[in-house]
Amino acid sequence: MEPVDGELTIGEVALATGLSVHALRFFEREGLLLRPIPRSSAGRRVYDQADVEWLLLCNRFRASGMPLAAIRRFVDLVREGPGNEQQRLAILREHERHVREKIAALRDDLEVIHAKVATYERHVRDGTASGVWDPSDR
Amino acid sequence: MEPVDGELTIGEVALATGLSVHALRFFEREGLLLRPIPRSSAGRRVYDQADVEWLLLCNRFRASGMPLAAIRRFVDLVREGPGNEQQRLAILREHERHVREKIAALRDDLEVIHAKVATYERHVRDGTASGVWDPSDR
DNA sequence: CCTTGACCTAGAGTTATGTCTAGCTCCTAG
DNA sequence: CTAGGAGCTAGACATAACTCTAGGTCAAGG
Repeated sequence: MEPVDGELTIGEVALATGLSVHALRFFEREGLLLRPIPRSSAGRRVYDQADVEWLLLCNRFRASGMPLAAIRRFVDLVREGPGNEQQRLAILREHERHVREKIAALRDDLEVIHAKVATYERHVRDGTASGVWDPSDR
Repeated sequence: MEPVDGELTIGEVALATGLSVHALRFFEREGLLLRPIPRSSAGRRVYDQADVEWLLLCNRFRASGMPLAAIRRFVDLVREGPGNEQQRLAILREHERHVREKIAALRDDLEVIHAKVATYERHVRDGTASGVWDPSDR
């Protein structure tokens, strides 16, 4: 295949984004792309670099726990065209807040977990059994 | 019901842990509790405070992304009895590592997301459209 | 020309983690 | 003694987010 300027096949996009070709088709069906992906004469998807960039941002959203439904709401606003940037911003800010809260919660969880690890380390080092579970204890 | 020393009903444990009674029965079926929960003469589960504490720690594990299957592996080791504390420790350390990595990844994601938020804020303030998506742009 | 591999659609299947229902028992308060 | 609420089991159902299959088309290299 002659590589034409910025055009990409689904396989190339999969490579560039880490998503499977299955996932890319799924995302499209689910309305998660900012535009309808055009097709070649043979019916194949023809992506461009901006699609890849959007997908990379989607990966950030997904990795940070944004449900696909929220991404879809954002996409729908973008597709409606200019004028609703406040609403788009609200979705983004809300997600940013979620991520900050999630990080804080994880740091709390980590403390508890690390304490348990420390307890086991002490136990393994000393051969004691205080603070670890022994079913015969109960 | 006469509250006997440290005995708890499933409903009380649900309240204490935030888990639903359904989830508590599910966890038991899945082998996620450190011991077989004894039953009253009428066949009802009789929990104690140590069960609650384990479930609270499980909540930390789950909230920080540990799959139930990993919790079950840990539980199986505990139920095997003393002697495998090194393996238990390995599971805990591995999860601690995951949590640290997850926090780091989330901080990366947050940076990207915050940059997008900042872009939208600038756009909304200035009425420009640079860096935000406009499908008619493409 | 022929093979190989990438691509297509529609739809079924999977995994993880619960949640809910049906039909039953048991306990306690009025 | 009866009604309501909490519990019980077994198993069906739900949800998100993919993933895979079947059955085809198409295109480039040898």
